Amino acid sequence: MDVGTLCLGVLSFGDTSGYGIRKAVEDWFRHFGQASLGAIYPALAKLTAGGAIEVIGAPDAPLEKRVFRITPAGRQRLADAAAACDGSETVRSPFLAGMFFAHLLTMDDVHRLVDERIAGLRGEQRRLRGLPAEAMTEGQRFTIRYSQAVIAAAINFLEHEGRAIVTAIERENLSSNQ
Amino acid sequence: MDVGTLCLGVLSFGDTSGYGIRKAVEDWFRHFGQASLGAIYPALAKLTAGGAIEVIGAPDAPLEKRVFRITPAGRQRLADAAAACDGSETVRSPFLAGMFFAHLLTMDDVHRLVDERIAGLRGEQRRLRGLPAEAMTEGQRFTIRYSQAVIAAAINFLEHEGRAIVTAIERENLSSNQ
DNA sequence: GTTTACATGTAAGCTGTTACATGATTAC
DNA sequence: GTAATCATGTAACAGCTTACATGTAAAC
Repeated sequence: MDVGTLCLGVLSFGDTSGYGIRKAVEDWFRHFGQASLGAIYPALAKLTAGGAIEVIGAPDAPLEKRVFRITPAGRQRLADAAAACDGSETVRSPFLAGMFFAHLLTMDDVHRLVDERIAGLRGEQRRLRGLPAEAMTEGQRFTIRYSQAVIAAAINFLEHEGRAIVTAIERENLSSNQ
Repeated sequence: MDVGTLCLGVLSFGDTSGYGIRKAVEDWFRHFGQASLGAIYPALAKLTAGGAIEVIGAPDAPLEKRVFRITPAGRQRLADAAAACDGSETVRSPFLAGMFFAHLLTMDDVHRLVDERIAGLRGEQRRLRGLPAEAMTEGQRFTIRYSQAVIAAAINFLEHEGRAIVTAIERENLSSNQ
């Protein structure tokens, strides 16, 4: 899902600014998508030009807050983009990349990687738990529960079986360095 | 982890061609990284120019198989790249993006998304189970077990709690369309 | 024979990040 | 008063995908 569609997605729940979209993406979509400001502003310009969104209030002063509203055409476009989604998922994991080459790392680095991953997972877990489930559609709740299930499994692995494997990695590294 | 480092990673286990690297990435690294041929060949050229890898056999005929070998400098570079990894992970999920906007979809689309995701997860599960764990380092085994734990949790969620939520989505969509 | 897999490489183009440039408003 | 947050926008650059262009070798 590209940045433009993500913007439409945020705006489908209410009017906001470019900056507000970035925050909303971070708060609501982080478990399945990302968007930086440098991508959001050009995307908003394109969407406005294409009639999918409009500026309400139009300050026309530079550096002033511009609030966007989705148009019916924009809603249609969002629905089309949602229908065009497939069941794929890709993971980009510096964590696993590092662990894959654990035999080239120091033990400290291996422990740091695992600790950082656990911290990241816990943070994400906290964030998801803090979202107001009552105010959501069933679809939104679905994505949160799915992510929670996956995160819980990852934490569980790292805290139980993971520790044992890290010990094994240390043993292996030790013996191969001798 | 960029494509160049992925190439070094493959070559650290043995000499092969650009085409062979793509296959190896697909077979061994798919759970945490991706690389297409259009990215691999330029990366190999840069790595060769930088002295991190060398061509062995050098056919010099165009369109002939060129086998690459990692140099000691390349091994150092791989080790540095591994040590530079952090504990982060990002998910790009057209699946969850679609489900998030389930209220804009037909029931068929929702079922298709879930079915496709389950099929993808099962395929990945099969691939990981088929890898020869005996011939691996502890680090490699770690990444596989971690991914297996996460995948199993995702499948479990989709087959149990997931079904109920899909039914709830259908109920919600039905009532909001009336 | 013909399809599939193997094999290399280039180039256009898309998408996105980071850094830059600028300034207002709010909280402490 | 000063630091953090809010706020917009541009531009350089990175990185990758897809399509193009070409051809060989093995399997069926």
